[in-house]
Amino acid sequence: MATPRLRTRKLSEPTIARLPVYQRIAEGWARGGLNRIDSQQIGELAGVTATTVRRDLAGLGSFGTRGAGYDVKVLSERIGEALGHDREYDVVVVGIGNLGRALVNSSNFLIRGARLAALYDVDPEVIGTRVAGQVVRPLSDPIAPATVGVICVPAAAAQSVADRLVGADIHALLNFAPQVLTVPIGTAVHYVDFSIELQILMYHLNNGTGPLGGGLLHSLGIATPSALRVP
Amino acid sequence: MATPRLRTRKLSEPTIARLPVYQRIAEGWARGGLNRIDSQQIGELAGVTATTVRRDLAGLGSFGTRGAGYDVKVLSERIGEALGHDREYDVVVVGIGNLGRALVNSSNFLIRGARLAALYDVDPEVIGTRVAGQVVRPLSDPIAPATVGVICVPAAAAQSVADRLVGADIHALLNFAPQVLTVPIGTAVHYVDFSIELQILMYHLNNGTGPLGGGLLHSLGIATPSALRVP
DNA sequence: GGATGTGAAGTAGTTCACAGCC
DNA sequence: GGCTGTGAACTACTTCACATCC
Repeated sequence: MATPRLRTRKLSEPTIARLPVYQRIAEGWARGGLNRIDSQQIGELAGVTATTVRRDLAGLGSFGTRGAGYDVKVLSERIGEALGHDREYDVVVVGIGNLGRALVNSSNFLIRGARLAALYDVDPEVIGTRVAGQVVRPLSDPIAPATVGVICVPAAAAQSVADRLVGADIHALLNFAPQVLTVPIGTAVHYVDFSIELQILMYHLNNGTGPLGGGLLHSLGIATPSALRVP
Repeated sequence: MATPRLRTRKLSEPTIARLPVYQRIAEGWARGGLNRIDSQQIGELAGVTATTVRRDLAGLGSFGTRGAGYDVKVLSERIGEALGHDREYDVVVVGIGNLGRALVNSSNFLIRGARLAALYDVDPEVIGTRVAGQVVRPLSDPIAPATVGVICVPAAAAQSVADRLVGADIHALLNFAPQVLTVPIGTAVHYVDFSIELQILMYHLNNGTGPLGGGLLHSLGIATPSALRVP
């Protein structure tokens, strides 16, 4: 046990993006009192084929039961392990406007090991107020140690905030500002851009790529004929 | 001119997701007073290879200049045409909490032909207030005609809202609730899930897929060595 | 019987490498 | 010289089809 070995073989990018969806489905069934689900059902709910589901899950090891599908509890756990949900990590959020507030108050954002470490803003009206159990600090304060920095400021301020975060030794950024960021090698930046989603939807509507056009990453979930409702 | 022909050949899904990024880069340069950009520069800023950029843009027709790159103005226009930015379309937003408010007030959400048609909520405190120039209506009101419905309600309410929107003949939904939706065939649902972004970031950090791990759709933009700052 | 897990085949997307043009 | 645009090679992902096991 020299190096902390990966517990699964390397997963493909599309697979990684789908696993959280499968996990949510599994949890929904578990909450509904059901305890088994098969790849067909997962596929319909996630908007992908049953084969894709099996291929994805096979990458986490063989824990399905032939003839009976997957135990929702085990399924959920295995996905959690693969994605590293057992590890906790700190998140700082910069920019406590509507979006920042929406994120930190959302029951869906800071989950799976994410822990809110600190909030920052530049607006004196906002600084000092309590949001999501944290007092908002001035951006001029030292940045708290964290693993991930979330940027929810206007585009014009995004780069300087990114510089601050990188300077504070944060090497993973989630940027909600419509602004391409320049960061040193070794720092990962993921962009979330709402308008792009709308644009993709409209492209398909305009070009009649049709009802079945969608299909990648966030676009998971063009409904299939018999999609089942999560109980 | 029988059928309204597509003005470009069919674009691949990854290409469609990258075009808005290129367009933003082009606009940034245009604002900065520059008027030419080459595939290498676009690639560095977007976090993809120069070849990918050229392949993507070649799909829109040949408008680059050999030896000199692309005219940022033309580039921006061509992308706009390909994505159908000349067409206007109506958007209704259901759920005017922090997130809904952040979206409609964002200078980056309702752009490129999107027009806000109406806002809905169920909270009496919110109904009747003005947000983004619109009076928030009760969800019990008839849904205004629109092309796209945006769902920003809690997960538990998302399905019934989707049903309302589909019933109002809206066949493109953008769902921000962490809830898989059941809709009739012919309706496109795109999911935007903030927590998935964090989970993907963490997977790569945990598994040392390393600085260069990222790379699809929203994950565009792992910084490259000499990424240039948009002027 | 019924569903998983997986080689093999197929498809889509990316990258190489260079001819063509400015 | 420099950069685009693209056939050809490659790589990655998905789907088929079926042997395998409960």
